[in-house]
Amino acid sequence: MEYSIGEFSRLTNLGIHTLRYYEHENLITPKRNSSNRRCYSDKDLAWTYFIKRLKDTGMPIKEIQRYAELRAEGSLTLNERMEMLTVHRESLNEQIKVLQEHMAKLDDKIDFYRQEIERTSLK
Amino acid sequence: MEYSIGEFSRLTNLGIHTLRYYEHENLITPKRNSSNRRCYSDKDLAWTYFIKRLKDTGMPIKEIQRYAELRAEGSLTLNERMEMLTVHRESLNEQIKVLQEHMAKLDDKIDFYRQEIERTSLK
DNA sequence: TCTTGACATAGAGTTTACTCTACATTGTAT
DNA sequence: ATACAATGTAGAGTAAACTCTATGTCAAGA
Repeated sequence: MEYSIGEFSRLTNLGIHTLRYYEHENLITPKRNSSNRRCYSDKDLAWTYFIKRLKDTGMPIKEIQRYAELRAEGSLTLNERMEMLTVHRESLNEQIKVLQEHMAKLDDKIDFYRQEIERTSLK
Repeated sequence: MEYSIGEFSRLTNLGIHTLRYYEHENLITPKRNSSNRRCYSDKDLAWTYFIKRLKDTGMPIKEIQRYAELRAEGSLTLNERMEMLTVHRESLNEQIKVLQEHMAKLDDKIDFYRQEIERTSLK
């Protein structure tokens, strides 16, 4: 299947402006039809979902750009891409750990509030 | 103990400019000495650590501002503050869940790469 | 044919959270 | 007494990631 930018925007939940911006940054590079309109493919769709995953896990655009470059160069860059993902996996692991620690402290604080409210009978 | 802005900056790992900015935004409001220099207290220190925790878990400055307002109003706002923290706790829980899902998908992708590299003997 | 709506580009504007600059004061070591 | 380092204020500048505006093109329906 092929999609216009409008359809693709709905499918991916990315604004039209954002899609053009991503193209400008060489992240998503759809084909063009005879009248120069963007034609997004299913491959673009899968790739866009992956980009969203990288973004949602805190990878900056610059780094995704680098990954996109490697991807465009083909299978000779498989090693390097895997290396990037492995490093990113580590940062993600760390993020989760830190958030879990914060969660524990937050729970302590909430407990403290609960006791304080109890104690001062503001319940 | 009381600290100058320089000392406090070292203690908290927040730049001097950032501390002044936080004060401007009514997040941290140290006393002043006779010559108008900021005097941070240990209470400010504990409060700053907590602000950092809220920030690191994705709470925007605006919301921390609101929390700070309530805090300044005293114990009558304990309920409302606890409510804010409880809501934030939920978002944090959700964040962790989403990141864990991303992690699983990332692991799949890395596995795929590993196989692909193996298969094409680019190892 | 005319108009409308989706699309095109280039470039300006926005938001968040700092970060820095310019310039004036003040406390401290020599 | 003087230099110099830390601090003060006000306001400008920065970076990232969008988001919007102005203006123009083009295919399809009334």
